Amino acid sequence: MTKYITITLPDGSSRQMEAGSSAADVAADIGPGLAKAALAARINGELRDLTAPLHDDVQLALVTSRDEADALELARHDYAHVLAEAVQALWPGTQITFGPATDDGFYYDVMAPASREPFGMDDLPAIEEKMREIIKADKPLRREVWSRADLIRKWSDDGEQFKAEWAAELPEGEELSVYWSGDANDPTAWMDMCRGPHLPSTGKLDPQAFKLMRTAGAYWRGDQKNAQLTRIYGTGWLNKKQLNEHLMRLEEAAKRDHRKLGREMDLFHLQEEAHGSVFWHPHGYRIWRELEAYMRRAIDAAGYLEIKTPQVMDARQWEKSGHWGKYRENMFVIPDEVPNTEDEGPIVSDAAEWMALKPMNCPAHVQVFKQGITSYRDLPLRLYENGCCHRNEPHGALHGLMRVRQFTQDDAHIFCREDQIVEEVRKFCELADRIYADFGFTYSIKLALRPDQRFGSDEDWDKAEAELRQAVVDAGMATEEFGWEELPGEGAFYAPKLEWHLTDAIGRTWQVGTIQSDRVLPERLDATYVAEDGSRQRPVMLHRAIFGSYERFIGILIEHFAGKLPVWIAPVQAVVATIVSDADDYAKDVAARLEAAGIRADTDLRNEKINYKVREHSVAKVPYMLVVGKREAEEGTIALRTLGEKEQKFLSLEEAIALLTSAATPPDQLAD
RNA sequence: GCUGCUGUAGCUCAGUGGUAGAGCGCACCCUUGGUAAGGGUGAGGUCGAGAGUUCAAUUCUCUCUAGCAGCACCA
Repeated sequence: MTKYITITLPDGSSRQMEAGSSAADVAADIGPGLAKAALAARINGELRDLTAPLHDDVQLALVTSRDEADALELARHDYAHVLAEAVQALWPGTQITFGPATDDGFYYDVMAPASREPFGMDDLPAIEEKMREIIKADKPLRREVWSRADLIRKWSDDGEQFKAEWAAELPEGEELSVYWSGDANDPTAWMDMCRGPHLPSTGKLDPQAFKLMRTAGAYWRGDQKNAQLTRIYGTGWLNKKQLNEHLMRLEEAAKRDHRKLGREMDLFHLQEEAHGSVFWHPHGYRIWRELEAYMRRAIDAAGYLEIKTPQVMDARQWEKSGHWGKYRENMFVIPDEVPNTEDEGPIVSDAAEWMALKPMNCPAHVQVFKQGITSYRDLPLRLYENGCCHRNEPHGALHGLMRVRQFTQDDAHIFCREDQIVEEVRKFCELADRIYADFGFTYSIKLALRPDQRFGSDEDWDKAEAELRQAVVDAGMATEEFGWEELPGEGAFYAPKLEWHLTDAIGRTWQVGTIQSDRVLPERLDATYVAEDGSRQRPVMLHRAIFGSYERFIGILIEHFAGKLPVWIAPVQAVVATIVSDADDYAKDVAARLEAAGIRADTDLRNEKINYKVREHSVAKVPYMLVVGKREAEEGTIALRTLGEKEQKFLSLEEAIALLTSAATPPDQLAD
């Protein structure tokens, strides 16, 4: 007896189908166009193969290339499989492991056969060609369910030790599926173990919409102790247009690279002898000073007190704070001993006591808090420091200004009572909001919850997480508009944290700001205050930063603005350029007047044509050029050229000064 | 730290088993030109460091070091 099931479609209509029919059958039943366009199906909301048999009444939505997110996910996953198939076709004996979709493409981790070197860039064109072949062959992708024993035997027989290991460890009760690429009678049929879902056939991929990008090392199961595989990265899209757009975006990001712009704009340099630490040049440090001045105005207004604490402290202090035990390997340690340079042998004796460059400011801030006796009336006490820290980062982690070994945090610790936490965190949310807005950033707020390894009791964590959450709710920011999201397992070992993720001009995100409530450190370092009833109580410490580090924040600003920094932070705000040498004296006068008005102005009196000067300062991204020739010198005027504009304005010197002064005013100092 | 790639003039990069080249920049000269590169001349290099092979190494091999990409890490 034939059983019928009811298929309900997204538009609310429904149709009866024989039990065991697939989504492909439904598509065919609706029309041949849809049958051709269908890539997969959402069955009761779950993404499934088009060919999966349906046995019960279901809600069904057919997925086509118009459902871009689903289609991309499917396509990228399939590109990864095709990549693995291509590599094994070209180099039999290659072992395959995993190949997921990523944000903009896919990768597959493979192990080259012992007979050849790991795969490299040079191999990519051949692999791409093979992949196109497989796509053009339009091989059907067929799902089969295997028993664990069969699967392990198959992988072992094929010499696929990673796959065999993985098959043995997949959770009990999970249906183990494989996908074949190619018909049963196809001699090139290729199999991979995969949960799916997949496209109906390789031909649904666009052979012109992917590109292999690079190879890199990756550990089996992400663990340094395991074998290192070769990860082959590709970017994959639904069509060639999307691919080209993506490649354009990458080019745009490369143009904005702060390391490149930093050199071109003469902002800073890095060199071998101090790798990971920045040499700031005059123009780069002008940006820094502007940010520092801005931040001082902000924290002064917000009731913080600025302090400065030692660069080096005794190792025992770091033992007490817990850093020595947990982060010792990333600290710069120095002997507390006068070196012996007279004798042969080691300069440092075995008996040397150790000190360490500070990797964080918090223990030192607690020392300031602990001086004298603090009353509950003094709380909240907000101690701020432009705190220069050193962390011995792994060499491979260093990256321009973004990841360095010496950096300066806009660091503050708010010491407060339990009942002040929510209020203080809320105020911080508002302060951060103002500051990011002043730099033109939008952002999202995340709450990073307790990690597996942590200090403190579960009750403390419950409380701490709830407080941070409440503060964001109070600030009205726990909403979609602020990208509010909770991230399990991402917190610091001593506290949950709120994180601010900036979105830059080309859509990348950067985590910068943070606030964390900490009950562990005050305990460890025995910080107390005198409560209303005369008892000694523990304050709570809120660790917080808005820029994160000056180095990294400047890097982000450079990339966000593509070097065209807002006038108020531009290192050189105006260049007075002469057309003829007769105007030199006038140009110097103009520059002096600008400087007197607080504008950072240079002169360009060189024996070059104005075209040359315009080009050079445009490339250097100077916001304003004041061009002066004979005419301007006689009339007391200037010709103003604004970066990014073709038109010039002819202004009196007074008008120009007023215009530039206004344009160069920091956003926090603008009259409302 | 791991894997791969790279290190040649201030910058961007060619190149070679017989100790080096371009463009830009820089210096000087000519040119005083009205809004994105005027012309000429010249200076400038221990070819990342060390070792090995070789009659001879910037070139080939090894070690180290730094950078780049990714991984791992990121208090």
